[in-house]
Amino acid sequence: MRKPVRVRFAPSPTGLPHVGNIRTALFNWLFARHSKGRFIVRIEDTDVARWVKGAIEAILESLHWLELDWDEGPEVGGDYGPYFQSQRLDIYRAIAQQLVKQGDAYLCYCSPQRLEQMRAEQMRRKEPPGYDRRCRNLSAKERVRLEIQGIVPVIRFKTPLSGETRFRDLIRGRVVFDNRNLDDFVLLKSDGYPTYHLANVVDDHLMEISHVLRADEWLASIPRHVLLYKALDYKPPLFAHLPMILGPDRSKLSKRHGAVSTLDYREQGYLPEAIVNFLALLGWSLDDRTELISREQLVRYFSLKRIAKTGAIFNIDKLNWMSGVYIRQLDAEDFLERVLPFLETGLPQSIERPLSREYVQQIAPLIQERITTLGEAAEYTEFFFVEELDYDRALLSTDVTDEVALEALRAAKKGIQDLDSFDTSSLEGVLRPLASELGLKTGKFFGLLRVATTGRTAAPSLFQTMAVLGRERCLQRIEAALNRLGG
RNA sequence: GCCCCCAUAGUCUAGAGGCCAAGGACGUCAGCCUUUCAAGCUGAAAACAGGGAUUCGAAUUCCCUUGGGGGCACCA
Repeated sequence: MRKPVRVRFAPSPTGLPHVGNIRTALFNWLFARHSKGRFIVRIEDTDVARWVKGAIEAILESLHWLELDWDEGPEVGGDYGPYFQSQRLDIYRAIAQQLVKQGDAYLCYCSPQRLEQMRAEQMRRKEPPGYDRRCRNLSAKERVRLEIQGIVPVIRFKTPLSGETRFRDLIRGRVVFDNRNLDDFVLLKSDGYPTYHLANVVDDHLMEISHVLRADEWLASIPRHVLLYKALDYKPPLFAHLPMILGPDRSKLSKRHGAVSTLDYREQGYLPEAIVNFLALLGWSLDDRTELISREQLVRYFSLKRIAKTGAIFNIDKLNWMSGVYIRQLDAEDFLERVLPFLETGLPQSIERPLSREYVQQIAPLIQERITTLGEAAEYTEFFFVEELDYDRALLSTDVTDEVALEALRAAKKGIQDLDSFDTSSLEGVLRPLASELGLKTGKFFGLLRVATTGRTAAPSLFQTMAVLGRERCLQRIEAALNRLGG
């Protein structure tokens, strides 16, 4: 009987989670759910110096937003905790000591300055940088001398001086490394915290992780991990190194690529289901044509076998398209619920709060098929809320002369004043014939009215817009337009 | 500099020797629809990095070159 699938997402709180991090989380989650296994979140907070305030919250919040629920980890606990590495220091220290005792690791007293100098020298000589193993064979006497000086040592792994380390990646296949290219890396830092290599290997073992799905950038560290598993006599999990998500310049995603923090996308009004769909297709595919795929389908069909090997650029244009598709798919009520908060925060402060839900309900259908993100809603609908329209007078006479515009607006005013009911079809019933009476093309006439009532040349369908605005507002605005034209 | 990974259109991808004179999607362009903007519908342009080798036959296998990426910290 195969061991149950247990996978983990192991972020370090050294920054806000970007889409690359979250894509890794998504693949782990999908694999866990597909395999009816467990999805674990473990916080790798072993770098005290680079710790970023709020990062853990942002990471967990991103997962919540995308509904990537975890079975063990922060907030939920579990039988393999604690799930914060900073709370497991005793374990790492004991294991590091054990490695020293069994001869697989040693104490190193070299100062950071010496190491830096050494590396600089190596670079200058065009040699591969790496620890020169000065402390690897320290005599007892020398060690005592250094201890007395009060130097706190680090613990380094004794990497084999020869031979090769090979392993099999689920995505890459066989990979072989020559041990001579490896140096004696640090396991335990002088501040008593473990390095990633130690903590990661120890925890994956202790937490009985079955598959490690992590970004490609870790592939180069694989031989160290394999060597560590061997030294500790642990059975290594299976590894799958995922292709990376790259910035537009094809380099590793970083702050300099702008809004890549996952929560930024929430703020901009992308739907989580669109983000999940989009991210899933960055490095994974179902077949030769599926673009739109639900979370349920993803869970059902996700497979390690269909993960690509090539790094992928995050294509915002395609995300935008997909976002629009998802927004249009929402039913009216759902759309209203989702767009409301964005209007509350996005519309000018001068507008009374809270917004009238009933009014927004009328507006919502007019923009649902036009916006790409919920964040665009405010700008699209602002003219529905403001008292005074602010627009360039010239817009009223781009297609017609001032005289014609005045005549047409007066006629329109008169026409809608006497309307029995102010709805879409009655508006069309009176305004369309009016256009021909005035001898104006509908495009010109309606365009003029559009500017007068909305202050812009591009807006939702005119009659629907006017119906929602209501008779009073429309008359006021037409009046205002007449004034602008000096009528 | 050394090590590792990767290589189909601008971008995301399908393709596991003949089904490929390479399929889908975004984007782009054109047309249709239309009161504007979107949406929708039609259509078009656009790719197997290069060179060898294996084979009756290669986008698919192997080698080299080139290109891109990642790694080489008391960071993860």
